[in-house]
Amino acid sequence: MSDITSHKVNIRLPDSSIRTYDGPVTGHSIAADIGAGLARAALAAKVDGKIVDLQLPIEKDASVSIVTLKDPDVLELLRHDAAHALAEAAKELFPNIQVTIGPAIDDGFYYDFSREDPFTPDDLESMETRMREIVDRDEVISREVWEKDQAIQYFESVGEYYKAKIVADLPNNEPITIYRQGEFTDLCRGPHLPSTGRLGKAFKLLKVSGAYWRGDSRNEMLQRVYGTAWRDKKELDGYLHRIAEAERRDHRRLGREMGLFHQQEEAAGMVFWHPNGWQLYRTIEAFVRTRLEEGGYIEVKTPQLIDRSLWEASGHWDKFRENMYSMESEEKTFALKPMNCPGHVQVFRQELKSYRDLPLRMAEFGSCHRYEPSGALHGLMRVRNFNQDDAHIFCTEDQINVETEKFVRLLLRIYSDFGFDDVKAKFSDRPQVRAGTDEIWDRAEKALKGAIESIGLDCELNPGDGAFYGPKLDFVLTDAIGRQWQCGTLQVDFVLPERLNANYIGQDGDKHRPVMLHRTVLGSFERFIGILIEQYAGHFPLWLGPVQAVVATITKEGDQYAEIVADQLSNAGLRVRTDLRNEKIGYKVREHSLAKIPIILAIGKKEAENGTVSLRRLGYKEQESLVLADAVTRLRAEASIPV
RNA sequence: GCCGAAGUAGCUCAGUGGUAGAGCAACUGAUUCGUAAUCAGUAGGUCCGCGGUUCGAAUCCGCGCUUCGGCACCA
Repeated sequence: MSDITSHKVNIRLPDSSIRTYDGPVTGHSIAADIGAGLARAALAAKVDGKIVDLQLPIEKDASVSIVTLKDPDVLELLRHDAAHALAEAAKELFPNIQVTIGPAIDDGFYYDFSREDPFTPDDLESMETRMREIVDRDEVISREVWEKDQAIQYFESVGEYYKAKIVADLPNNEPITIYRQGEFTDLCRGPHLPSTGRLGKAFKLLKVSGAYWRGDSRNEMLQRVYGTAWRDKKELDGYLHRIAEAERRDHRRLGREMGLFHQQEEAAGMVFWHPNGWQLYRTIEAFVRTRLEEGGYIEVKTPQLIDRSLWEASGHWDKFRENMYSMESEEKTFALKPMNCPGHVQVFRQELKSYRDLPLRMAEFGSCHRYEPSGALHGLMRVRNFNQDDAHIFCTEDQINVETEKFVRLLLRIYSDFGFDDVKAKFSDRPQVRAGTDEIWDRAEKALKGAIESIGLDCELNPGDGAFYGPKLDFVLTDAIGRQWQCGTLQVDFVLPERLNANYIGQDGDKHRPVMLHRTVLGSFERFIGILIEQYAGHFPLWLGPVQAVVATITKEGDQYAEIVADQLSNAGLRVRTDLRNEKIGYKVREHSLAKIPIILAIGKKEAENGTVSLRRLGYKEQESLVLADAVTRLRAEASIPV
């Protein structure tokens, strides 16, 4: 054992000053040296960027900063400590409970417990109360390093078999760190706060759910308690407000209120589109169709129900049979298509193709069925029957780069038109098990990467996550309240053209295999519409609004003129309704505002006499008086699909 | 699929073994009114489904379905 105490330790502080200590020094001592105030505020030390316990000796030269509540990184520490306080509370309240793991997560923490009886809402409340008591007790949190065998023995002796298992599965050379607070002893990597009092009280337990031990559905189910923790009450309230905001935007609620769609148990996971919702759907489809036409795509339509033999040839029967709907007829087995690609290859194969036909971009708004597990269904976001804005680009390897670039530009433009400007790409390269030679993979990966680079898109790497048939790019957009949605994708496929025998005649007169690029922008119409509803909280931009304007009369004297106004707007291509009911204008305004109609045109005696309209926009109180012809010109421009 | 919770009028919800309720929406009538609720009246129920316990079930028990929150899954 070396004598570390004889070494001088140089500590560089954030202001670049250097303090030299004779031997190891703790973050706590450094803070105390700097000032009593900092020592009181100190929660942890950041040593070369890594957060460690305040009491942990720093044994060699390092850059050190003292972590206080001001440091945003402290949140993870607080949340992890909150998880420990929860575990301590649970152990005190429920003697037979076993603790497992309890990490910090985005916005909070959870802890997985093993216990016979399910937690009740009352249990949640009593655990939270006990956590607050533990904070008041201000128990010192201390760290120890144990031998592996000692730790296993200890946890088995106290009936913590999950913990013992976790320790047993740790690598032999790894030090086993044990944290104690009060009576609670836990295996934990740390770091932690100096004492439970430092956690503060800006936390809240939120919900209980099931979770598989080690995330594997073959294992037993544990009970997971979720909570949130913040630096102060204001941050906590802000978070709770954000949750409420997300709820307010819930597409299932808005979908019902706005008369867009409904779902019912006889068709679980499927959508009944109502007139307003279907109008929205058609607008989106028409818009995407114009973009595809501009992008040089051709559109096709292929069968829903296809004989099993084709699915066997494509490989789907083998891999996804469990998730395909199939039926017997004419003593054959048919399956509803889960994807459009095999159908597209059939269209491609119909006439002998030349290299001059490539790239051939074949699009279909295809209706697909997939059996999704019942627990996965969620409004429009996860359904069993969905429609993709699907296309397959048949091209040569050399064309992958340029086609990728074209596609990404098309995708970014479409997203931007829908109001999504924050887009990230995720690049997944070759998986362990794959088809195709390394040379082909090299070229394909290079082509995809090159395209992303030339566009300058923010790109994250997902190593080894590509499909077995080729590398892929996934596109993630961020919505108005910061949530991320993976929508678009582009996948390079070397396998399907082979399996389904697609080929073209090259310049050399020989047959060659095309590469297929599978690509979608929206992903599924259903899901994308769900995202749009939540993005806009139902307040769609004018071009998307199912009903764009309502012409509402103030008295009967306006009826005739209101019809003229509505006709003119309708002739200009707007989706417009009249409201001639015998109701007060205030009542009509309220009703159409709640229905989220973007434009209300009020028509009274004055407007009828002057040939004007009084225009009111959703979300605004002000009105604007316009000459009818001007209103028509202006609204026509605003209401048409983006060009 | 798994764990937990829920399912009562179109919607939000009350109703713990004894005649199924409220508010809003709907419908009818009156009111002709200037930008987020005019007044009055009427109608509306397989209390998720099936079975059981009971003199009697929305209510208690069992099975199933769907939904919700997670977990697992997502070609």
